[in-house]
Amino acid sequence: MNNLDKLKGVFEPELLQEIEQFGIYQTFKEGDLVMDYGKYIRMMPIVLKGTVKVHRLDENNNEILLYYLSSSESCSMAYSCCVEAKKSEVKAVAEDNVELIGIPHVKLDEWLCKYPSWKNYVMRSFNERFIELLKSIESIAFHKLDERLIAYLKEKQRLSGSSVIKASHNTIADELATSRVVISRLLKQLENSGKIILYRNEIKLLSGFDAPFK
Amino acid sequence: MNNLDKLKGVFEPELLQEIEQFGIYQTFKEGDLVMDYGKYIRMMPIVLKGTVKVHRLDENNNEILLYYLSSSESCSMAYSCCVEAKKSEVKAVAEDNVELIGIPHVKLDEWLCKYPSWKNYVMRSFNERFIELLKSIESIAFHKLDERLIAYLKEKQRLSGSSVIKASHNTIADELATSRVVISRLLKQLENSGKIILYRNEIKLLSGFDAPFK
DNA sequence: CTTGCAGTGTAACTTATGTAACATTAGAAG
DNA sequence: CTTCTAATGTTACATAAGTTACACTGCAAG
Repeated sequence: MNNLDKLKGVFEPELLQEIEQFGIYQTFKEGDLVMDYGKYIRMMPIVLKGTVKVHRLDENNNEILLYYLSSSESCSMAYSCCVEAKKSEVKAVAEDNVELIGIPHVKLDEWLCKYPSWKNYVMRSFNERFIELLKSIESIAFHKLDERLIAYLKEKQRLSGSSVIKASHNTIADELATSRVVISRLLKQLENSGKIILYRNEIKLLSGFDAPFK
Repeated sequence: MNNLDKLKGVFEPELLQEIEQFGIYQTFKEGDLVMDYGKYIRMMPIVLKGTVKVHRLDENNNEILLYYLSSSESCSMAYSCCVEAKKSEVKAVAEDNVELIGIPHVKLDEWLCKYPSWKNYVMRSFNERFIELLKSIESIAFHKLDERLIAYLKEKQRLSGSSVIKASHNTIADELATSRVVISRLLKQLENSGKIILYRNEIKLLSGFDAPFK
């Protein structure tokens, strides 16, 4: 369980020990379902390794990406669900090989008073998730699809650490809540303007990708 | 301070007493600024009377409505800002005459361990705000403007308890992040289909307003 | 090899929404 | 009353995005 070391800077030693003792270590493979709609949440996940995609579906199963969780981040929506014994409003899927540690809901409360570092972590998580949701709203409400697509590619680049993004046009379309044809069209425009190169299931971001839009 | 009675069912008596003792009672008139961008938040507001509109602006000062806070509700984003000493990411404006009680940030922490009802209230608030933000995202991402406009009018109706909505087309356009002409167009369509009647600064929802769309 | 399919390219068209420009009207202020 | 301004109505047009349809291609399974 050496990935717990990543939390060393975040929590005090006694709390780390409790996390190791009571936390439930889990691994997921790419595509595995980490949380699903309508399920009761019994523990709050802290991601140790890999990336978890958190998204939302509407009535017609159209999805939209909310945000990604990466190392040492956690989903506060799960937290408030736990405490309130509510069903999940979001769906979470492993983007790659994911390791996480699940904190049982009985401990969430207990630690809140016992460990200041835990309370701070929880509050920071709440704040980060709020900001991510606000960014998401801002993006959808104020930005055109071409800008959103560029932001999406940059985020993928940041998370994977690679300039080669592995994704089909279809997947991207789903995550941005639009259709495949539209994404293909916009990607082709980006390729024609020399910012990316398209391959099958892969998009290579070129050096000029960070250049100002338009 | 008799509006505190509204919180009787929510908090235990000892906590109510502390709220009365340490809370800072404030009133706002229609249009008054309750929270602003970039300001440090020093207390968490609990709305006692009236409605507070919480919204967000982009770089170009285009606003978009996030949600409304009404009686006994509170803005959890303020909470996490307080605890983390972060600047506000949202703007809040009084919709009408508003009374609220501000809980100083030193008490937020203290009560979390001391009063279970406080912890539950805070967690419930977090959850409610998350759900509101998710609804907002869903609305913008998956629904056309006509549906969003109808939902907006219904929400206004629910909050005010009246079928006569007082708002200019311009205001509505701002809150839905679109332009006045578009709103006028859609409202006129609704009027032509017999669902509403338009007056100056007023919109009257008719009985058939709840009928299925289209 | 050949078969099949997911992934992609692309054209043609529809529709929702944004934008600019201008006329009209209601009500407030003087 | 007149004057001014915000609010509204309306037209005409531009553009982003959604939709349908179909062709083509790389690749994996048999």
